[in-house]
Amino acid sequence: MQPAPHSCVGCLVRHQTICAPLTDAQLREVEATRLHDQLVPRGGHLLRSGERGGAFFTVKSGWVMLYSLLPDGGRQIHEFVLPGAFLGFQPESGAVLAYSAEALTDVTVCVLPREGTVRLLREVPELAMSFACTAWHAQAHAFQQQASLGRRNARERIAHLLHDLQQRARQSGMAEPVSLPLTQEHIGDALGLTPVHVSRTLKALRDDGIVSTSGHLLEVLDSARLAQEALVA
Amino acid sequence: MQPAPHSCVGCLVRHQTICAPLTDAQLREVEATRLHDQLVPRGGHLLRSGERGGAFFTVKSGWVMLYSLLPDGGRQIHEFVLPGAFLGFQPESGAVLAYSAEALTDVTVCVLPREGTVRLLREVPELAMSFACTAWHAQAHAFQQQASLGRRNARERIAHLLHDLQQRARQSGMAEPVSLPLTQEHIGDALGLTPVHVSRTLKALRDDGIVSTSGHLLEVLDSARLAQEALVA
DNA sequence: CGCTATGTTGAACGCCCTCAACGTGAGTGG
DNA sequence: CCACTCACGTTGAGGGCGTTCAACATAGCG
Repeated sequence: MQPAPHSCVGCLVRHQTICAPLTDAQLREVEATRLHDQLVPRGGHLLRSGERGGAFFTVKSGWVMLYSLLPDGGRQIHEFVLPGAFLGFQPESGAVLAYSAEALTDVTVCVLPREGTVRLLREVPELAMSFACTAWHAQAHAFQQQASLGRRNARERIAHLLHDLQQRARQSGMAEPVSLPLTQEHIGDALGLTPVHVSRTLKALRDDGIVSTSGHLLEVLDSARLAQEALVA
Repeated sequence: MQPAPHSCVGCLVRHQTICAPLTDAQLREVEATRLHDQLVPRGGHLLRSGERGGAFFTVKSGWVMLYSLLPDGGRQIHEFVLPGAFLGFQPESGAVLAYSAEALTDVTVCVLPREGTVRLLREVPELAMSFACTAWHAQAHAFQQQASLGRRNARERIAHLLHDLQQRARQSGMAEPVSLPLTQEHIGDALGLTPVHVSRTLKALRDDGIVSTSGHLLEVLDSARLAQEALVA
């Protein structure tokens, strides 16, 4: 299903994407390059590990997860991605993708054909810089996640994830309490824990009055305490 | 101490840096922007967490580690950096750095002043793209590390790290056996393990004839086995 | 030669995993 | 409307991987 394209100028997530610093005039160049928006249903894949360069995507609505599978079957979720993110770029031309991207909810993406977009990046320096900044920002976020996996215990990891998700959801203008489309297995696969232990630890955080997670709604009851438990500087 | 600057065209690590795709003519523009090389002694810092935008660096020789400290004193080493890497960029202007960079050996860096380099990135599209590719590559590497921390046991993590370091050292043209300037505490802080357990696990890998680590020299005795133990696809 | 950082080895503890059983809610089809 | 199914979450008991604490080598360096 392909919703009708609409003007980039009126794009709802414009200021959270790589297009943020562009003028309306420059945005029209992007508009000339991009294709129709595309709807990806929950559970569908935007990218598949091992694939070779399809189109790029900008997430316009919905949640996406980036993950990869290890030879022994284990799944590492690298990141939960919110609207505004840019997906699908591979630094080495001709190489295959090292990770997959799956829709956690129904997702709308802006489709940017590879060739044209690369050309556009060369022509519009602001876009190229914005693109680069996004990548460095992603690295910084990955580093934070490393600190969780390497140096925090289960309680701290979960606190950190919830803190991070709430901050980013707020920044992205989502309604609160935030609706998290995550199962405890997702949380476990992101944090290097078993679903069983996620359940126990989450219960402890609930019992301590720090968060409330009824259904898939996350409500932070004590933000300061959550940050403290998360070992956030 | 400031070694004399020399021509970018003759730069020994030119093809491993963001300058790789540039023509000699474009390289001269870089040369006009950059400052003298700088020597950072072992243990010295190139970047400090909490600092605000100094110059950028390209590592020309030596080993660097990127790390950050948690409020409880724990240290997470994010990455061991080899010559060719680009350091010091912050995606959000005005924000402070989230991690530190320390020299593991005496290090030589090419110093690129912030303002001039950002201008150069705008003017030379090839440089901007190369810069962006480096960032995305860094993210991909961080993702791999996440998979280690989240889904591999101690033996697999260490095997993976050694495998990765050997591959990158080889790619970077270093002599073999590779001289690793790492203590077991460094390895532990990168992999989320205690030095004690690193010692035990490394001994097991040695006893199994997979690697040999005498002094700080790493020799891979059974590369296939190492890759298998590392759960490399 | 002594000092300090680093690596090794042993023993006991604990966080998290594994296995297992059961509860719960949404969706489906009768 | 109910019975059924299946995914997801909860709770309990026991075990293992890695930690912690401690003592002792070993090596680099003044």
